[in-house]
Amino acid sequence: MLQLATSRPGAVPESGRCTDCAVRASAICGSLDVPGLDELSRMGRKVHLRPGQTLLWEGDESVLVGNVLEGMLKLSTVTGDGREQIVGIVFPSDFIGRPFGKDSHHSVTALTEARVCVFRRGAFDDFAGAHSGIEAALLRRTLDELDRARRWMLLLGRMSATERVASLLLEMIDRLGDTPGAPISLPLSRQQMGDLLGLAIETVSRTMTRFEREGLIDLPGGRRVVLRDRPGLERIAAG
Amino acid sequence: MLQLATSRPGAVPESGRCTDCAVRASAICGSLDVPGLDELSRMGRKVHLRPGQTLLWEGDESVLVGNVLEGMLKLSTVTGDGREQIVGIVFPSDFIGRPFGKDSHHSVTALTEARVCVFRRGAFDDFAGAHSGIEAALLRRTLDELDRARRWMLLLGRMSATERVASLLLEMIDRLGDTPGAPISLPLSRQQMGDLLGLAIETVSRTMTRFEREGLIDLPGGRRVVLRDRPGLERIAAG
DNA sequence: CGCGTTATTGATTAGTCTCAATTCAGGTGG
DNA sequence: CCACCTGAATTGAGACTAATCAATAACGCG
Repeated sequence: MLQLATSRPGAVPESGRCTDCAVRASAICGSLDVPGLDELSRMGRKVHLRPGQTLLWEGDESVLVGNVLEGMLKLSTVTGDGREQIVGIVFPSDFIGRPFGKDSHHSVTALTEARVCVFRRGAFDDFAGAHSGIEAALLRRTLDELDRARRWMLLLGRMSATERVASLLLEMIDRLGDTPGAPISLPLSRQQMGDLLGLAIETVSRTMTRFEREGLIDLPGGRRVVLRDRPGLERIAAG
Repeated sequence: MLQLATSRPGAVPESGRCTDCAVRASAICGSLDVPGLDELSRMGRKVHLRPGQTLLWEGDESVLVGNVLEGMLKLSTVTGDGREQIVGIVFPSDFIGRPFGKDSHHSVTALTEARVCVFRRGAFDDFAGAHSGIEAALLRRTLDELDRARRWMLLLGRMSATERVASLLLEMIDRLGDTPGAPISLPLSRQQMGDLLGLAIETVSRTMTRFEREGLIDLPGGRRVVLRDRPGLERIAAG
């Protein structure tokens, strides 16, 4: 339930310039011209995170925002007595942090090795105010995020354990799977899958092995999953 | 589970001008100067909804967006077999609809008598593109909505029925209660409370009467609730 | 190869849902 | 104004899902 590695990430001031950034085209920076990009470039720094490291803490003042360059991170909240809910997973080119707000409502923690391009929130807020393209891009991204969150609310509020696990598998396979039929490596432990689905770890495990027995998936071990019967999973996930 | 009244709302072209709109200061229109407001004014029309009437349907093409002028509406999604989840409640000055998107991911249905100022989505998108103040205001609003949705995900994924009902009561009392200690009238049926909390109607009902027995609230009948022991409810809601 | 962690499997329990029967409230028509 | 009617809310009994507790097995790493 608690984080494993909770040390503060080290700031690694890389020399990379925004103009040759891998996610430039798809991140919100894509809306900027070269001078704007240079200005932003001087404001940001790159941070490297190891799996389990937390970049932002729930309840802390919102000091940082940024873009994911590489890797995957989870956004999570915790109840008073320590039950955790993952409220989002972010991928390269996704935006993280809470601009225009006093404090951050969820923690941001690396699931894999990750690189993030971060800015001080205040400076970013000012920059965004002066470059309406950034605000426009961020608005579109936030609207998509909100749609995703609300879809997940249906899963959490109304779906059975079976339906939830099937939905997650499909989502992960779609977001991670390059080659159809090839095994994909889940970046999530069973515990994290539970925290995402609102289920106990044992329920996730049981459901996965049941799916394997029923020929829907293969579990060759080591967090790998092979999709065997997509229509079957889709039928289950549909409710 | 299904809507009662599902007829299309009538478009009531009121003569009211944006400049003396009740929600102008708090809605996203607040960011506009008088010429901008006039332009927007010509694009919009006012729609009146009765309780149960649906303005936008899940899955439909996103044709309308708008601002709530009066009343309360629910945003909801449904599983394949008809289980419903309410993913949001909107109040006066809140924005509804999905700008910059092909289709709407949830239905918008009036809970009370309501008045909404609506725009064709395409026209609004163009207008927003030309007036960055609108996009900025909408961004802030959407970020707040996203925070709210994620907080609700914790409730749906990790909280017990008791904790969920206590949380809802506190939220409703805070959002609706003018005079502390006075009874507030919930605009939600027990079924709708269930759809919001991811619970069966009977569970909501049982939990409410238990709270009454324990002296936390009074239920004078007719969807009215009186808060008797806020700290007690808060202790329960905290988890 | 052994240790610590993570995952699986099993037995039991608790919490919530479902089904069913009243009761209650609000609106209608006599 | 009151009796009736209808949908909503409450209450009860039982079934079932998923959580919890506990033990074992598999994995990853030094």
